[in-house]
Order: sequence, then C-alpha cells, then structure tokens
Amino acid sequence: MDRADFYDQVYQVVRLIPKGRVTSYGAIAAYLGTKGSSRMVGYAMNDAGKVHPQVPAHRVVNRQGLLTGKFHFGGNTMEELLAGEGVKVADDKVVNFKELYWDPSIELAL
DNA sequence: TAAGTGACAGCGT
DNA sequence: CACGCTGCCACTT
Repeated sequence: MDRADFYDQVYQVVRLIPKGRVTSYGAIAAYLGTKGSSRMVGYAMNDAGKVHPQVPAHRVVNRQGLLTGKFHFGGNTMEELLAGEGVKVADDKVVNFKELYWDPSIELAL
C-alpha cells in the first residue's frame, strides 16, 4: 500500500499538469521527495492507463523532453494527444520543451 | 529467496 | 560537445 500511495501522489501531480504543458519524471520525483527514484515515476505511469481518472501520462516526458514512453501508449498516441493540446512534437521530442516545461516544485511550490 | 529489468537522471571520460 | 557507465527503488519471473 505504501508504494500505492506513492503512485497516487504521482497521479495527482500529473493530473495537475495544465493542458498544453509537460513535465519530467525527475521533476515529479523530486517534488515527491524521491528524487533518486525518477524511474519509479515512470513505473507509476505504467499503471496510469489503469488508474481511475485518466492520467495525462503523455504530458510526462524525460529530462530531454523526449517521448520515451510513447511506445507504451501504443503507437503515436502520445504525439497525437500532445499535438491535440497544442504541444508540438518533432522527432519524438517536445518542441519548445523549455517553454512548455511545468515544474511542480515551482508551480505547486506554495 | 534471488536475479534481472526498466516510461530516468547525473557524472565521468 | 557527444557517448558511456553507474546509481535508485520497485516490480516481475
């Protein structure tokens, strides 16, 4: 259950990502305090498609803005979703990633 | 119970 | 500046 709580935390943050924005696994991990467990964030995303409300996992990319998980969506679904939100994707990576970058540690700082 | 894998990130060469 | 290796933590076999 402990890890389930961690997963839930990840889902919460991901769902808070504004439309047309993207963030990185490390940013979420760091926000949750598990900076060293950036991989766990990706693992949580694995269940994102199973979790209750839809988790915009397509808004979560790696530090390079690369859609490393597009394969897990099944085809170019991730690109389509991002493109549908105004996020331009080129060569499987987010364009203007730096501008669209949404850091929970800052946006949700409080 | 133990070993291997993985939607990442950082440091070293 | 580009490429390679190691570290982390949880899940799967």
